[in-house]
Amino acid sequence: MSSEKTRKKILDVAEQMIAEHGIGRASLRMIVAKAGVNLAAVNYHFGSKQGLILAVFKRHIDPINNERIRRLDALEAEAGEQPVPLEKIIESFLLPAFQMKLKDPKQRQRIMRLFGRMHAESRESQKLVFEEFSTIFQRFHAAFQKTLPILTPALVAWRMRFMLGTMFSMMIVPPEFEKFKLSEDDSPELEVVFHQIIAFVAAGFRADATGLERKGAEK
Amino acid sequence: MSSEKTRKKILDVAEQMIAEHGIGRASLRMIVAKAGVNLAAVNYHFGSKQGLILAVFKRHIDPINNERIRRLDALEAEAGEQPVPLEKIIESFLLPAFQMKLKDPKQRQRIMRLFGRMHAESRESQKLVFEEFSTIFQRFHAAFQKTLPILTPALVAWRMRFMLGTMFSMMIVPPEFEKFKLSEDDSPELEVVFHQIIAFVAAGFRADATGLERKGAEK
DNA sequence: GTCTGTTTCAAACGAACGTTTGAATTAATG
DNA sequence: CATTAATTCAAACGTTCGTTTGAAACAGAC
Repeated sequence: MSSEKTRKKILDVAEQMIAEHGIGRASLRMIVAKAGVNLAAVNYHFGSKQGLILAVFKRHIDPINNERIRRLDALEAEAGEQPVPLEKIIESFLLPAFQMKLKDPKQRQRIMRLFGRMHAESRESQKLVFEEFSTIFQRFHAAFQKTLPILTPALVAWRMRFMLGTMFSMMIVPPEFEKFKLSEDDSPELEVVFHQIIAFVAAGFRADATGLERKGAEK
Repeated sequence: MSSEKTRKKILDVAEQMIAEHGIGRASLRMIVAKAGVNLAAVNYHFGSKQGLILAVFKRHIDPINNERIRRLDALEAEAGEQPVPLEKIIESFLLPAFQMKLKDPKQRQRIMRLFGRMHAESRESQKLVFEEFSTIFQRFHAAFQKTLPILTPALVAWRMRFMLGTMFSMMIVPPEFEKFKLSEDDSPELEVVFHQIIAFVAAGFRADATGLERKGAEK
C-alpha cells in the first residue's frame, strides 16, 4: 500500500514548510513539489489544506500531551497526599514539548517552530491549539493550585498563561534573530533554555501575590 | 490637503484589520473597502502593502519606545549611582506598551494584538520588530545587569526574552479564547494583567541562577 | 487475465491577491 | 482664468492560490 508513503511524505514536508515559512505562506504547490507528489494528492488524502494542517499538528501534539499527563500522574502518585513540588509540575509540562523523541535536532526545532506558528498565526489553528489544550490546562491547573494554595484560582490561571508565553516565545523566534546565543550547537542550547525557563517560571509562580489578590481575585 | 486624510484613514483601518485578521489575511481590498478609499491609494501613498504595514507599525512603536527610554532615563537619574529597582525597570518597559494614550480601550487592545501579530507572523515584520528593538534591548539589558550583577549577561538576555514572551502572550491571544477572565470589562483587566506580569517577571528575574550559570555562562 | 476499487496524474477552474495604468478629478500657483 | 502638480478613480494585469476534474496507472481478489 503506497498510499501511506504518500501521506507521510506530505506530512513531513508540510510540517517543514509550515515551520519555515508559516501557515499562510506555505503553499500546497511548494509542499507537493518538495515532496515529489501530485498536487491533487493533498486534497485526496487530507480533504483540504486545513485538513492537512490539522493532521500535521495532531501528529505531534497528541503524544506530547499524553506524555504530559503521564508524567503528572506519576508525580502525583509518588507524592501521595503531598503536593507535587512546583518545579516538577513545570518540568512535566515543558519537557515533553522540548524533548520530543525526534532523532534529528533540526527537526525538533522545526516542530517547536511549528507549534509557535500554530499558536500565533491563524485563527483556526489557534482555536485548535486552545481546544486541544483545555483538558490539559485544567489538569495542570489543579496541580499548581494544590502546590500553591495561597494563590487564587484566577491567579494560577494567569501564571499558567505566562508560562505558556515564555515557552512559546522560545519556540517562535527564528534562530537568526537571536542576539545572545549561549552556544553554537543547537540541541545543547535547548537543554539550557529548558532549565532556564523552569527556573524563571517557578520563581514567577512563587511571586508574592499580596496586592494582586485584592485586585484580581473577585470571581 | 486631503491627502493626509486618506493616509490616516488607510492607516487606521489597516491597523484594525491586521489586528483582527492578521497580516496575511488582511487584504488591501478589505482595507480600502472599509476605509472608503480607492484601491490604488494604498500603493500611491505607501508604495506597497509592505510599506503600509511598516507605516502602521512605526506609527505606534516609536512613541512607545521613546517613552520606554524616557522612563528609564528618569529612573536612572533619580537613582544616581544606585541601581534602579527591578520592578521599576520592568514597569518602565511594559507600561508604555500597555497604556498607550489611546482614548478607546478597544483600540488599545487592537494595537496590542497588532504588535503580537507583528512579532509572530511574517518573517519581514518579525525582523522589523527585532531591528526596531535592538537599541532598546541593549539599553534595558544594561539596566537589568546593573540591578542584578549576580547574573551573567547571557542570563539577563534570556530572562529579558522570557519577559518579552510573557508580554506578547498577553497580546496575541484573542479575547474569546480567554478561559479565565478576571473581569468582564476590558480596560481594568489590562491594569490587573499589567501588575500580574510585573510581579511574575520580577520574580523570574530574581530566580536563583545557581546551576544555570555553569551550563549557560560560557560565552 | 479480468475485474474492481484505490491511488496518481496533468490540466484546468474560479477566485483572490498586490500591483499598474492612464484618464479624470481636485487643489495649488501665477 | 489658465496652467501645473497632486490626488483619486475605474479598470485591468499578471500571479498565485486551493480546489476540482476525469482519465490513466496501479493494486489486490477472484
